[in-house]
This record gives sequence, C-alpha cells and structure tokens, in this order.
Amino acid sequence: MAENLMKIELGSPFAYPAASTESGSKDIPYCRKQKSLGLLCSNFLSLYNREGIETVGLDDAASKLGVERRRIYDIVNVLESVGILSRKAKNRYTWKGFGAIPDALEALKKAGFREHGSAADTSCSEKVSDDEEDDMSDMNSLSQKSDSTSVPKYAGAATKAGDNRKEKSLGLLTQNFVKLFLCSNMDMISLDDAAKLLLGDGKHTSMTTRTKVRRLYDIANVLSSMKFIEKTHHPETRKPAFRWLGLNGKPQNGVPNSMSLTESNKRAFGTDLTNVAAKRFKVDEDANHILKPHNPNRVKHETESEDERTRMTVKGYHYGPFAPSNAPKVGVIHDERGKQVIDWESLASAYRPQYQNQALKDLFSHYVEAWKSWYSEVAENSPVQLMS
DNA sequence: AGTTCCCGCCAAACG
DNA sequence: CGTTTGGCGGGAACT
Repeated sequence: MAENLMKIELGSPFAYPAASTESGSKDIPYCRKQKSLGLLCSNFLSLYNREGIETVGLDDAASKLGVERRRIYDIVNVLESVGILSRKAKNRYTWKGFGAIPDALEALKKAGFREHGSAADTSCSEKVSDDEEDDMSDMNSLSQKSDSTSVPKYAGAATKAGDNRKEKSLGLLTQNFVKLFLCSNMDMISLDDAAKLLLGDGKHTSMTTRTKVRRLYDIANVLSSMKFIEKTHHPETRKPAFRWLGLNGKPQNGVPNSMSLTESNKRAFGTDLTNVAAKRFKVDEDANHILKPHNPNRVKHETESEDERTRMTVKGYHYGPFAPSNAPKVGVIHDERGKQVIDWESLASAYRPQYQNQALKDLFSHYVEAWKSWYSEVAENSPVQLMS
C-alpha cells in the first residue's frame, strides 16, 4: 500500500507527458529521447547560460525545466564536476559559466597525474612541482578530505565501509571519468572498460559493474550534450565507445564581451603537461584504422563526412548560445592539450584488455607503454604530423 | 537479444 | 523530526 508518488511539476513549457495512468493517451506515446539527461542538460544550459545569471536554484530549475528534482541533482552534479557550477548553499548553486571549465580541467589533470604518477617513463623525469602560481582554482569542492580521492587503489581489506557514499557519487565518478581522458593517452574508451577501471579495487561483481556502467551512461549523456565527448565506435570492434573532444568544439566564452573583466583568465592556453604538439581537429574514425602494427596511417584523409548531424531537433527547443556549434568558431582556442594525431585505438584492440580487478594501475601503464613503443616506431618510420 | 538509461524508491545527510 | 541529496537497480525504450 505504501504508494509513494512523486509529484511531477506540470505547466511548464517543457512539461513532459507524465505517466497518464489510464484513459487519455491522446498524446504522444512516450518518447524516451525527449526525457534524456542529455537533452535536459542542453535545456538547463541554455536556460542559465546567459548574462545576468549568477545563481541557480534547484527548485526553480526543476519547475522551469519540468522535471522532478531528482533529475536536477544528476545534471548539477556533473556540471559541478566540470566547473560550470559550484554549490553555494542548500538548494542553491553558483553559476560559474563555461569560462571556468579550462581551469577546472587543468586542475583535474594535475590531480590525476598526482594520484597515479606511474607512467614508467624512460627518463622518469618527474616533473617537479615547478609551475609558478599553482592552480588558481580552489581545490574544488568535490575533493573531500585527505584520503585517496578517486581510484581507491588496491586495498586488501574492505575500504572501511564508512563514507562510501561520497566515493560513489556521480560527481566523483564524472571527474575520474574525465581524468581518464586527460591523463592517459587513450582518447577513446568504452564505458564498460571505463567502469572496470574506475571501479577501483574491490570485487567486480557483474552487478557492481552493471550499476557503474549505468551511471557512466548518465554522465556520458551529459558530457556529450556539452560536446566534451562524442560517441563513436571502435574501428575494428564495432563496440561503441566515447572519444574525448575537449574544448575543441565549443566557444570558450559565451558572451563576446563578458561584462567587466574575466577574473578567472590568468593563464593563456599553454596548458599541457604532455608535450607533443597541437592536434588538428578530430581524427575521424572511418574505415581506415587497421590494427596493423605497422600501419602508416598518417595520410589521414580529412574528409570528416561523418557528420550526419541529427541535431536533436526537439519540438521547439533551442540551445542557447552554445551547443550546436557547427560553424567554425573564430575565437576558438588552439587546443587545450596536445594530443597525438595517431590513433591508439588500433593497438588497443590488439591488446584486448582482459584485466580483471587486480591492477588497474598496471593496465594504465600498459596502455601508456604500448602506445609509446608503437609511437616511436612509427615516428622513426615517417614524419608524422607533429608540427609544433 | 543486447544496449541504453529513465524512473522513482528509499536511505543517508543535513538542518 | 521534516527536507534535501542522491545511490541504486528494475525494467522499459531503443537498437
């Protein structure tokens, strides 16, 4: 009997059909697509990404977007992980805007490297903590107390089922997911693999993984709507995976002349701890990536006709100033981090991961190592486009 | 049949 | 105690 119904706000321009218990059924059958987190995120962003906004209330957002509170928490948590929002108080978040993203990502990258500074580099040149100024952005609210933030590392005993709540938060998961892209050489990964990696130690029950993957889907949808990542497919294995786009397809500043001065613009875009040079656009996947170890795929046809948009043309909603970005933005930054032009996915499939739960860290190093050796081999063989 | 992932129950966390 | 947050996983929409 304990029937607990959450009431759904109606009457907003986005009011979803809601489960019409009986009768009625005059309108749309129900379209899952229109209720996706990704779409909700787009709406959320276009609703708040405008001048004048400096705080967002959860209740306000929920009713304006026509969704239950629960959904707002999901959106807000991942947005906060990327720096767009910041929890100010109960029921209230501070709008930081897209301008805060670069710094947030930078901080994540640093944190990521700090955590598992393996890498097994030949010279093992640990980059001393030089870098004057240091991360300007606060240590982020998500960074809990000491303790191993993300990846719990190998731990023989149970991780003291104490504050597991936070360790499993969507926000933390998001950050770790992003770190995966920022700190490793892999720029394409399947959610399943990501789940295993981020699962940390612990026993991998089929169920725990499933749950984690569910969460990753949620995150991926939001990140996708912001164009941080893009869904693709592994070249050989038709397995779906996500590729990191970073700050490539989006304008850095929403408004042309941000009112007053942008206080958060301290450093230019020299950001990158990985050397290498600039990458040019995205490397399309197409049918040309063989796992041939000697594959001189430098030719890279720049066709990129894989665009078949599908611009999620909702009934009548529009994103605000950002999202779509089909046209070449003029003020685009040069790429926040030099990524290799080479696609590492080829060898990835060759290495067919089968790691289980023992060493995620090892796996990590493996990827790096594998890529390195392969890369140097190719580099010697051909010029590769690494122009600085 | 497998993948994607929305819904909302219900328990921590926080007044 | 009531609220706010937000894990978590069933199971339905979508390949």
